Amino acid sequence: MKETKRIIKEKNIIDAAIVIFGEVGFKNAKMEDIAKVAGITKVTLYAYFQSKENLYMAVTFRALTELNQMYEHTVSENKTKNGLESTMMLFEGFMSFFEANFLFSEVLLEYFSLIRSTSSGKNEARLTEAIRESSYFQRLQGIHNLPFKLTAREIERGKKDGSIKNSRDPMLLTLYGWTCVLGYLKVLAASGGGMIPLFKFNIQELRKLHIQNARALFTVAVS
Amino acid sequence: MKETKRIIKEKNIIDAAIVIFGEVGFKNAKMEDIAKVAGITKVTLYAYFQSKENLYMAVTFRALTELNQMYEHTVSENKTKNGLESTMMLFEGFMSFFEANFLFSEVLLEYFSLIRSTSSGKNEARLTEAIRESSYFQRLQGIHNLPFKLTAREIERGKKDGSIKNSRDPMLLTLYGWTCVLGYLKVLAASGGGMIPLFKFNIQELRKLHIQNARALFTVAVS
Amino acid sequence: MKETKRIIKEKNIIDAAIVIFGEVGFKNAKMEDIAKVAGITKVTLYAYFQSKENLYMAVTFRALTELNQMYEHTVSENKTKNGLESTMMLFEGFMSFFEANFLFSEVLLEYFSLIRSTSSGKNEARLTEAIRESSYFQRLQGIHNLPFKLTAREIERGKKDGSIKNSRDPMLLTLYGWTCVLGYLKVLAASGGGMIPLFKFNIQELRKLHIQNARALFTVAVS
Amino acid sequence: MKETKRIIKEKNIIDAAIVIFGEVGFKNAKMEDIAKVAGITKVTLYAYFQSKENLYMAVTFRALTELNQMYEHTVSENKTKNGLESTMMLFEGFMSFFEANFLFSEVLLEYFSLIRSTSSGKNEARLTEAIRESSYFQRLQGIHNLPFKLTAREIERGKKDGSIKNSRDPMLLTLYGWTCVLGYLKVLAASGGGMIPLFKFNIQELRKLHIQNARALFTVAVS
DNA sequence: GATGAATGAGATTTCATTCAT
DNA sequence: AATGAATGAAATCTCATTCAT
Repeated sequence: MKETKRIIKEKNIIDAAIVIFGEVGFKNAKMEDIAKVAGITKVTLYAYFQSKENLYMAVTFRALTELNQMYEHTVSENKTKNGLESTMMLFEGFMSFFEANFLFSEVLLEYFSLIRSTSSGKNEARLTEAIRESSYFQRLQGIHNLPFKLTAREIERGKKDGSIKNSRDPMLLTLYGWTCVLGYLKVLAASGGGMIPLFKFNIQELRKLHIQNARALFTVAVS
Repeated sequence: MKETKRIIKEKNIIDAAIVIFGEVGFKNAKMEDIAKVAGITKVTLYAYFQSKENLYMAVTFRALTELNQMYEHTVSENKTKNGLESTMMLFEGFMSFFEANFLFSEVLLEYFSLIRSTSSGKNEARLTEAIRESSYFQRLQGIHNLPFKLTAREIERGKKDGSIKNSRDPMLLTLYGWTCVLGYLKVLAASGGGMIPLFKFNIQELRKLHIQNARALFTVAVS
Repeated sequence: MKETKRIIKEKNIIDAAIVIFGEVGFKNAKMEDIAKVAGITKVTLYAYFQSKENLYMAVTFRALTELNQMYEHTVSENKTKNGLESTMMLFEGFMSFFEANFLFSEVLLEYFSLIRSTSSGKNEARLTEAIRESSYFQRLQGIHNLPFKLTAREIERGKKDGSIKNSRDPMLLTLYGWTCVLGYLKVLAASGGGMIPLFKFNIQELRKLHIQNARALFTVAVS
Repeated sequence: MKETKRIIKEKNIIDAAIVIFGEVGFKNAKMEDIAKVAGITKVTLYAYFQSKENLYMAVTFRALTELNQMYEHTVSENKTKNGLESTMMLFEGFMSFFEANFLFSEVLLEYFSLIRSTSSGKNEARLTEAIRESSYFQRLQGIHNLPFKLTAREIERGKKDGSIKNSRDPMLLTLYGWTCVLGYLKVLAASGGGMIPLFKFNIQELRKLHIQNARALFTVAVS
């Protein structure tokens, strides 16, 4: 039960971090304030999360974990539907997920930006000591491919059941969809989470266009 | 010609900032290091740029200015071609521009993320005093719509000359294209600037798919 | 017999404290480490000794108690000898006692340094709350005069039996001897407990000189 | 002139440290408070002295430097007098020096206690990283023998000019004198700097006895 | 305008000490 | 009583920013 208690406490702290990071961003967030919101002291906070970066990675981990859960849930919910519908559900779910929690989109975007360093060898300087040592950062590496893989699998299924006509590689299509949604999220962010119109457009119209086009992409025979 | 000298110096400093921000990112960049690369002292650096954020905004301003120049140049170069081709040139130019300078995509993305605060009222805490006071930030506001407007104009032209069949509002289509490219950039970043394949795919294939799809979007009669 | 058990435990803790304080000094000693050596937890340690200072005072109390026992033993052992010999035995015993346990000399030195605050009113800040509240500190006050008194009594006896010719006040002579030995201890400490020669001198020669001079002091008629 | 300014600033800080350490001792002294007294901030304080220990060592260095100056001054002042008188002047000067500044006696005592670790190899744990790295600690090692050497030289002179009859090695006699004075200082401290009588004795009587005995020691033919 | 020194804010750490169980 | 977790105070450090010269 000890472990359980610790996990609950960690969860509380991450909740607090989400509040504060969400309000003022990483740089302006004070560990003191996060501790205060979590109802603990700075030192205790440090006992759980060894650095601000690690805490940020924990938030990122939470974001990715929840995203993955949503993906898995969506996939299992749509087992009976064809591959196209299931894929579209993932696509829309992805949008909704981030629309519902802007911080999550931000941290994941930042995370995926960051890991290019690991791979490309360039800009390693961004990968701080603190980040490299973060256990959450390490755990993230193990699960960050899941959404891509799940999506590709559903597309594959769609190709098999005939609902998806596009003959391109499922993973390429996945990446394509992913990029479109990422961009959408960025613009969403720039429009204050959809609160204010962008050049007179309600962000909802953009959303619809994205979904429509995605569906179109999947259903055209030629690629 | 004092003014000229000042401008040259500012340019040098911004060049140095681009180097450092590009290497380690905003957060990890030290003003000291930027000053060193620029061959001046920290205090002199502050004489030119009153805050780190302002310097960052200056870099952003440089990015947007160059982007705008590229846009204007592309538009004037393609005056004789039809609207669709001109629009596609803008689209590809956009991609190339950011592929050539990842930092620029990063700063612009961040800038567009930031300004939502101005409008949405939420998360104002992120819009630091320092940013609000930044002269570059203020100047950015005056020019940040240009790429959208130019693109929308070319789409409009394409609709008039019949090369673009899609009947949706040009600005909506612009935004749509913009989001796709933004997402592409993010993924590009996550693949180390295209150096390493993503899930076995060369990033070039993704690029091609984006261009193809954009063209398809413009040329289908129904939206 | 609960009381007995408690006393045994206290003794164990003090033994552990002597080890740790002896190794790293008061300042660098960690309660955690002392607890570990005593085979208990920090909190239990605190159940027995309410503060680090109190524990230190307990060690001091142990030192002074043992010193007093040695004094009393020496005095009773030398009842049949004359006052001079008895006094010299005390003198040498004093030296040997501290040579055998450097930490004891240190804590007693510090204790006697400390209590000046009580009396002088200056530097009261050094007499921490924690010290003032220490039960051992309070008990020390009641027994810290004993060595002086015993010595003075033996000197008195020596004057009466004619073995000590020096006519000065016995307590003054006692203090004088005490100061010499204290200084000797300090130098002893500075020579690594006599392990290494000081300026080519074996510390033993210094010891002999001290003893010789003390004897000389007592046996000259004029002071 | 830069160097001069830095030295002046260091001096000011050491002055402040002497005040605070003198008031509350090393452990209870707060860097913040020392900075405040010096009229600077904590960070600036750390720019000059890298750690509390180093600052303490700086105070020790000041103490030893001043003691050495006093010694050298005394020796040169008494060149015309014989060796015995000069030696006695050193002896009394030593007492006065520490009577005048209790903190100085304390820090030097502690320093000489400390360096036994260096030599004996035992208790190295007391010699903290911070102390080992202290530049002042390192410089102290180079000058801590001076008082002994000067005293021994004067005793040597006294033996040559016939004023000192004791045939023992001058350094041994020096050490002997040193131990007596150290002990005297300890007792002085324990009597609140001589403010309050010890067992009914004015501390002055003890002082006189020490001086008298020292002189006697030097002037007896046999050792 | 340029420089070296200083400041202030906040991250991080270490421990003595205390709390809840 | 004993334990694991938490607290509070202070040391230490890093930087953006400012001041004095």
